[in-house]
Amino acid sequence: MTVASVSSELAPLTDRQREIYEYIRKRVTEDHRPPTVREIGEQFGISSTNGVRSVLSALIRKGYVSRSPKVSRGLEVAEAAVPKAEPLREGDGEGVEIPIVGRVAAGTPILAVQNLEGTVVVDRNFLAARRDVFALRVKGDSMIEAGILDGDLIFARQQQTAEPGQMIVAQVEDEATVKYFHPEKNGVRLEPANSAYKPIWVPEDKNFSIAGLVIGVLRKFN
Amino acid sequence: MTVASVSSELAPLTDRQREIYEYIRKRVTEDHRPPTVREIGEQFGISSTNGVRSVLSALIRKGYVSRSPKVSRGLEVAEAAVPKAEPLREGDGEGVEIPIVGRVAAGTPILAVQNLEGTVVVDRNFLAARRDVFALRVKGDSMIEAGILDGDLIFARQQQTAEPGQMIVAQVEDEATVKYFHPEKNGVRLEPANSAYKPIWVPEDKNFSIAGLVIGVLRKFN
DNA sequence: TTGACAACTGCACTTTAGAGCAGTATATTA
DNA sequence: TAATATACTGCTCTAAAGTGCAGTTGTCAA
Repeated sequence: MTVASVSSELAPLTDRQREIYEYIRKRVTEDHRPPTVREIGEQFGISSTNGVRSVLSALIRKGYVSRSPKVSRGLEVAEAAVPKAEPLREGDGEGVEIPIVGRVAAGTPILAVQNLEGTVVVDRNFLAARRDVFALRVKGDSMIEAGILDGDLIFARQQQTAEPGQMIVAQVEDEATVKYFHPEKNGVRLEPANSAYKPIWVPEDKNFSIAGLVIGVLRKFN
Repeated sequence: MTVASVSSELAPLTDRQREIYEYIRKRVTEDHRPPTVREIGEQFGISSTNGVRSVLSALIRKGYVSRSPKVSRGLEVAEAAVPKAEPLREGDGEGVEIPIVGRVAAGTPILAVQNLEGTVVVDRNFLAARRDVFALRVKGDSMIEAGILDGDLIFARQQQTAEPGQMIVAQVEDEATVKYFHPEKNGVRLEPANSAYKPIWVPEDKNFSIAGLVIGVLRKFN
């Protein structure tokens, strides 16, 4: 079984498909302008537009990107296409690059998995786990008593199980939240760290999974 | 320099310029793809590309947008004109090594070599300032209501002055503390973010200095 | 009333970029 | 062994989109 990811299941990509997909996403998020077919070819040393197009059609077929015909720079990164937590390129020894996978509702669950926001570099020694770590932006104040504020970036290590009382990234239906984990007889209780909020009860028949264990927080003051 | 002063430096726009500018921004933030000249014309009922271009050149001249020549969808919304259009980019994969300050001796500058505990790597884009940033481990819970817990690592940018109300790293005699800064007539009031604690009063004759402005927090869960 | 500026029309031209067709090499799978 | 998918080269064609030049209309201020 593949590593459970925060995203819905998408067909796996080949190496080539993945690097081209990553490049498209980088261009979209950084330049706010998708690349042309020829720009992609130039980037990867593909001289023919059709070389690029064969990869693109694979990406489209697998649902990672979509495309508007006859529109320049018509590529779009699909909303559902959230990367598997594999892309942990390690930096030059000091830093580890971690993907930011979307927004989490801490509070009333909002749609969590959107598109990838980017990546952050953190110290590889600071977060003990080097692999399977992802970052999420927290929305809402339901974990405020644990010192997690609205807008914070939390780090989580991917895992499918957790000990009672641990702070986890939980996925309920299509939404993700950060809460304390309390397994019970007929379901799971997700406890916020805010006395103004009530725990969320998730009965067994609901679609629930643990996305990861929260291992860190990063905040930026403005 | 405040955000307000930065944005007021831009020349005022005419009604037409503003609505076209807003449209471009909307397209960039929502579609992740800038419009073409003809698309703008279509949107506003301008049949000639030159009609659009005259407005665009005004926007470029006034610094609201920029443009790459001969590039399709080459419009870019200028950074200065977008206070928080889309905080997509958290980092570009490059890390910056930041010193962690340990014990502080009286009179010694906080960044003196003998005070350094180690270093931590963070994303260079996460912390806007790339230089003059240091990290400090927090002891105690006096800032708990600001979401800063015991053991957290805070990032600060070195500076000797601060605005009233800002969160600073203050050096009082031989100790460094994190507090809200409130200058007063005969000294300085250092305000904690914990209602159980009283503010610290530092009279003028005491050895006080501002070590830096707090710009971020990093926490590791055990 | 001249002149500058903004906001256009209309057409021609050039470059950029998407699409189509034919064909190749390699690896994997049925 | 044949069939299929991936990842291309190389070329042509066409549509999309940027640029250039000439001219018009209305407003506002000197």
